[in-house]
Amino acid sequence: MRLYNTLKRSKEAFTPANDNDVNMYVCGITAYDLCHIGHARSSVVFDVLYRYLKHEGYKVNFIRNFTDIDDKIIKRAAEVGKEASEIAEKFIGEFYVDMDRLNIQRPTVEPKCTEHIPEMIDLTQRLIDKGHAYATPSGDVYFKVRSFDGYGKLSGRNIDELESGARIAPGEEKEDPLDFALWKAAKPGEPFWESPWGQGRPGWHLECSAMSEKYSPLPLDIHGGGQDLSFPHHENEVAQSEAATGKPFANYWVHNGFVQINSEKMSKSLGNFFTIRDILDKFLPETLRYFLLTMHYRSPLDFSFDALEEGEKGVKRIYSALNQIDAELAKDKWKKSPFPEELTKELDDLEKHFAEAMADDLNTAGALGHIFSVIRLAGRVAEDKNLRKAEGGRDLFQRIKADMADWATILGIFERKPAEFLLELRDNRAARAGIDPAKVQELLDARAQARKDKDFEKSDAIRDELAAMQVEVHDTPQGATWDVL
RNA sequence: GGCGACAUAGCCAAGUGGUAAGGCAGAGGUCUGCAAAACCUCCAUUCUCCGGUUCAAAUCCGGAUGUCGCCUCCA
Repeated sequence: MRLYNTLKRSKEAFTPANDNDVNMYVCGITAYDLCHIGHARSSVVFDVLYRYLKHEGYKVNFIRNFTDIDDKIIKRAAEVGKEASEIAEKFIGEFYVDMDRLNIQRPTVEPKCTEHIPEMIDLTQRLIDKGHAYATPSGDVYFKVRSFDGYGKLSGRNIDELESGARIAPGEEKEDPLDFALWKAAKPGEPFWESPWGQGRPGWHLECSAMSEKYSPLPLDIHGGGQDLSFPHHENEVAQSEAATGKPFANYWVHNGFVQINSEKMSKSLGNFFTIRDILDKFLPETLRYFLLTMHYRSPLDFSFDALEEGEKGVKRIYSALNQIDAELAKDKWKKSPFPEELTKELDDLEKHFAEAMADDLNTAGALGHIFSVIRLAGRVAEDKNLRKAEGGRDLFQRIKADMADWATILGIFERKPAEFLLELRDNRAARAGIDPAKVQELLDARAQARKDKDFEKSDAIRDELAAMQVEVHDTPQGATWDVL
């Protein structure tokens, strides 16, 4: 496959350092609050990359950490009068609830920062020994940025230009404003661990370097995270790891684009902020996951409930088609009539296009487009009396069903039984529209009686009443069903 | 101020040198007691603007305009 590598600023053929083994590290959450839709995007993107690599036959060692000690966690703990560890544990639990609903697969390893303090102390000591770091009298340890030649290569920054903007905050004992903390001395009342430099805790950037090194040989094949992490977080990781080991840290850097609200960055300070829960209170998780995949992972993605509703229509359309294919395949008589070769050829091409889209820097938006084309192909066959009854038609339906099942394992959507999902989606939309399903059923029963009596005036009146409730009625040979308008 | 990304139909959105995927909305049709849903078909001579390179540009280069991000915790 080809992957866009932030380090090179271009797409490159992806080749793991060691045959079929892929070592992938993605920066996880800092556990101090509920996850928002930006976390959802990042999680879904790297989940699809993980699934895709496995699908392509790679053996993937996927590492995603938890930052469970940090300024923000300490602050939150102080606010609510709890231990930092309690806060971290609580939000790690909440994180899993959200991730499971979004059908995010568990990584191979999920290391926690607080369980790797010895490794972090060791890495810090090695950096001091090599002259890349220094301890201050008050017990902080800083990385000496100017001691590392490659600083700035990932984010494309020039060290001297950075200098002008950097400042030493009052009370800091840095030799250079650019230097960043590897180890922070504990302030009174803060959680701490013993170290050669006194009681303290690791700096944020250090965690990822230490845990990468522990769970993967270096260089990592892929290191991922949100775009905003590229500087300074990832730049600092590169500096720490490469200065300590003398080896390249990661071969491919993958950064996902941001979720925006009205073309502006979503952030707590702007107040334009949605948690995953806010959205899943109203929409099905699969709707959100589908929506997140309709745009290329590197593009900024504008979130709105209107856009999400449009995505919902897409999911519905695909599941409806899958449902129809199931219905066709439920038949047991098939004719040996001729079947046009072009249609089979069309599916050949579409299968190829899907594979190419995914291989081209994980182009899920393009891949989804090809799925719609496959769906339309199925629709064309189902529409034609001769084609849908032919053995060739059956074979095509079966192949499409198998393709969709295969693709579903990569995308993590369309894995449900169509009929079941469609009902669930209807009820979800009904709940959103404030429709009472019991009341609908009551009216539907009354209408069925009226139709049986050939009292079409009455049955139409009931249908109008339902329409006023935003309920649409579908008459089928098996009776009436309903959906939300 | 420094670094970077983006600009494609009414809207959303793929497409990085070979003559514009897909979705939503819209129009027509099949079906139906009438409908609706579903399904089928149609829907950008053109890719923000101006120059340039090339047999060939939405794609490459230069410039303009606009939008956004990073440089401070942030997915």
